[in-house]
Amino acid sequence: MDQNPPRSTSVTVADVARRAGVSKATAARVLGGYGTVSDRVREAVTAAARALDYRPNELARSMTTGRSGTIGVVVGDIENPFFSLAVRGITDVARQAGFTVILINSGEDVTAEKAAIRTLLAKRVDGLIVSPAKESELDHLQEAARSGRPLALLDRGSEALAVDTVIADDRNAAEGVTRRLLALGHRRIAYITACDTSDHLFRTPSDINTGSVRRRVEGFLDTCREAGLAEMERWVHVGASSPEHTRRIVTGMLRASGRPTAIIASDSVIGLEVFKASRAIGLAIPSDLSLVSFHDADWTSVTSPPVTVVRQPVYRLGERAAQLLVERLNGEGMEARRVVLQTEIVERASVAEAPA
Amino acid sequence: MDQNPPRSTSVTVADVARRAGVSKATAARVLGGYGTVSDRVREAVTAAARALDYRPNELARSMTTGRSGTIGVVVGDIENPFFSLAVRGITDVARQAGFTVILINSGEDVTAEKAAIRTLLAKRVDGLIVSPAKESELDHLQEAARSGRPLALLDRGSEALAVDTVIADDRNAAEGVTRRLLALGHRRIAYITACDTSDHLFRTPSDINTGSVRRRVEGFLDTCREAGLAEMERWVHVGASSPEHTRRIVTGMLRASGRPTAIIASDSVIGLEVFKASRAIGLAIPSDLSLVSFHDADWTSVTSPPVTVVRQPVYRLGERAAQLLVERLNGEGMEARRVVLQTEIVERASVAEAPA
DNA sequence: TTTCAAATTGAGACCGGTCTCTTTGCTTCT
DNA sequence: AGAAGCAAAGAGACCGGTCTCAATTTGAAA
Repeated sequence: MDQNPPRSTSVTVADVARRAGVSKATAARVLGGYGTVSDRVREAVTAAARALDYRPNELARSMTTGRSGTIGVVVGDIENPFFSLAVRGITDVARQAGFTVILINSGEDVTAEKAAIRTLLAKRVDGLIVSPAKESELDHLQEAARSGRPLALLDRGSEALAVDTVIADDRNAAEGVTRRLLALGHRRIAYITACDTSDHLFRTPSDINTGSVRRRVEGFLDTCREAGLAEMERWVHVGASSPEHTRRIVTGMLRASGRPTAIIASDSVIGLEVFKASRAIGLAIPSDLSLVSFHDADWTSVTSPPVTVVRQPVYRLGERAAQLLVERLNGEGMEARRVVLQTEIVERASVAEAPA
Repeated sequence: MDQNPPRSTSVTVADVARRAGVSKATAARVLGGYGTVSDRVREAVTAAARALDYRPNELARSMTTGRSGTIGVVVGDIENPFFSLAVRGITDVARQAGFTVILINSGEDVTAEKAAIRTLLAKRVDGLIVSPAKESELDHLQEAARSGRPLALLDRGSEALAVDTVIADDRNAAEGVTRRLLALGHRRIAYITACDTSDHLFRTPSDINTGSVRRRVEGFLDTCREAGLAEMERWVHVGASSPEHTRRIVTGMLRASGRPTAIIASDSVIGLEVFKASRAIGLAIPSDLSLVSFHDADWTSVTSPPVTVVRQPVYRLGERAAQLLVERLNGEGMEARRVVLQTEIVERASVAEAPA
């Protein structure tokens, strides 16, 4: 029975109905699991379906029901451990709730992000989870929200947008880290992020469109200011968007006179590159240079010295976002919720007193 | 004009047609970009569509065309850097070719994998890329292939299945690594994999259902045998499926008398755990213990000592798989192709002569 | 036995596109 | 001028399900 040639035209309810000797409507009731049917008919239809190897066409089903059973996810880069872990959280919840996930990388590019959302909307996803590249441009998000399909924001929110949002308490984390470094005598503290500005220079936090990072930078700057350090803006470096860029930035910074005595890396990919670059230059961590990285990537505990990090509940970030979305998909329209998950500073050995 | 209430019922071709004063068929021609239309009509329809903010319904389109513009991807665990990188390769190619990706994690569980494929087939994906958990069970893959939708296998193939396959030359890599260790005097060499058997014991390579790993183990064992080492089977450890399991296995192994002098880790997640465990026990790498890991994860170059690894072209693995699939989706039925990508041993400093 | 509501089943419209088949209107060739 | 050829537009079927509504059965109450 394996010998039937590749069945190009698939079996439909009508086929099953014919074979079972009932009407299409009745067969559909059995196959779709709705309405009422007698046991005898149910068995006949089930048997016919099995004999014909009937496979429901979800597309057709979605067509009439209006629900596609999919949620669209737009992240910066699935290759980044941060996102792959968050996506894991999302897919776990989604599957549990009976949804599948369509994944699109934006590459942190707003144009790509817009296209992605448009595509997903066209495919009639039931809901969206987006990690917006820029908070300055949110027409497309607004539009998505207005299309009637629920939207949840991941890791980056915007107060201007009344949608479900799950973020970490980045500002708080940055403040804690900065305070710690200040207490150890550091005054030249650099902050490095992948976010970029048009001229690759940083002036004020509002230059930074990625919400999570902006909040961190604000926390960093404010804490410095409170400690009496002014003009720390010049220690914020943007544009570390690839390992090469990062290396160039870090190397330049560490080779300059008046180099920083401490560096805060905005994610683990950057942190890794800082680690490599400082070693390449011959600076010892932590005696010459203290390092703190965001994201408790698995490798950070295994280097020499192990790296002090801000542990973000990344998996839970994705998980919660998906939960909010699913709830909204099922339940009725409640108000937009904003969830802030706590971070934790994991002190390891990459931070020490500032060198004299 | 932003004030219209959330439009629950969307704009259709018929609406656009009405507004433009043409027939539904004509409007569809313009909107769908097929057939011939006069410039005047085209403009009228375009204008109407813009005015109404028309959004095509891809579902409906897929319904008739039979093409959904999606490819389904089933991987073990997106959280694993190996897969997230491969998926990155897949999505890049897919997007380029105009496809979106539906992602499902199997958790390396065959039952889940079957369900995943069934779901994807029901959603009428145009093609599938699967990294099969087990090569022993491939009915569901066979079925998928028979359903007429192209299938490509990623990282794990089966000669029994005539479908496009992209793998790395795992056997070769394992042979090379083993030879290197043997040359350095190692005789007690352990191989650790996440794959598992029913009784968590390894007897023969055929116990291992994951193709890539089986080929490696075969390479390992054969090379040992050629060197006159018999019964190396007892050095193959299965079931390192989580950090905790791995730690337990490694710790037990290293604490035992006659502990291995070298360990080959089947992926970077395991390699990391071996690194941690040996350090926790107080064994020095490489003087007490040599370590080689599969997958050139980013952190492996930054530990002390940096870890010798087998560099697999992971991104290209995904990329090629997607390419094969897309070609088959466009072109006509050619024979199944099997692509084997070369690996490379990156010698760093975690391998040394066997201790006396 | 008659009556009436509830349970079953059938017929056919519908979702929003695509696509085939016609009809209509011009242009062009002889 | 008449026929042929072709572009442009319309009508309506179709994809494979769901769902409404009406028709038929069934079963229990009267």
